[in-house]
Amino acid sequence: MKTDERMIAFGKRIRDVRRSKGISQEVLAEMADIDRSYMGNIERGEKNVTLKKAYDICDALDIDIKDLV
Amino acid sequence: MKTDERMIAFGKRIRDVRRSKGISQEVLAEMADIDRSYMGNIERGEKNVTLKKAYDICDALDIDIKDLV
DNA sequence: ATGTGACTTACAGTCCGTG
DNA sequence: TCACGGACTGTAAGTCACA
Repeated sequence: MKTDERMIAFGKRIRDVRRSKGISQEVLAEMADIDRSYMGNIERGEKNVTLKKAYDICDALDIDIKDLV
Repeated sequence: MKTDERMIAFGKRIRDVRRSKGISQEVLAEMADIDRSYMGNIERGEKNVTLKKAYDICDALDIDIKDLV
């Protein structure tokens, strides 16, 4: 699997988990202390987030990062 | 677990795997196409790597990223 | 509720050298 | 073989307005 594909898959998993919890991008963004538009970029796999950000998002979603990467 | 601690643990795991394979920091850096001094920073948990770089390192170490995060 | 573009600032990441 | 430094360059981080 190529790196770009992995980024997109990563974003998709965030979106899936978020939707399964029934919360909006906006709310999740606020929970993870991330700008709403930036969260959109991440979910679309357009941004190459740092590990710290990835951990922040996992904390907000209350899941293990292993389930996201 | 705090984010900084996670970064340090992440770096330690890289170092452990690398040593178990008997290769130097410099060689791993070359394999992962990362600067040698930067690889040192990562192993010490001093740098907040991007997901792409994390994937690159995993590929070089031939391990799953789940075993690193 | 989300996508997108334009923008600035912070820091990821490189390159070269030293002990 | 690795830690650490300085000086860079590229891009992630972060904010906003508009559709």
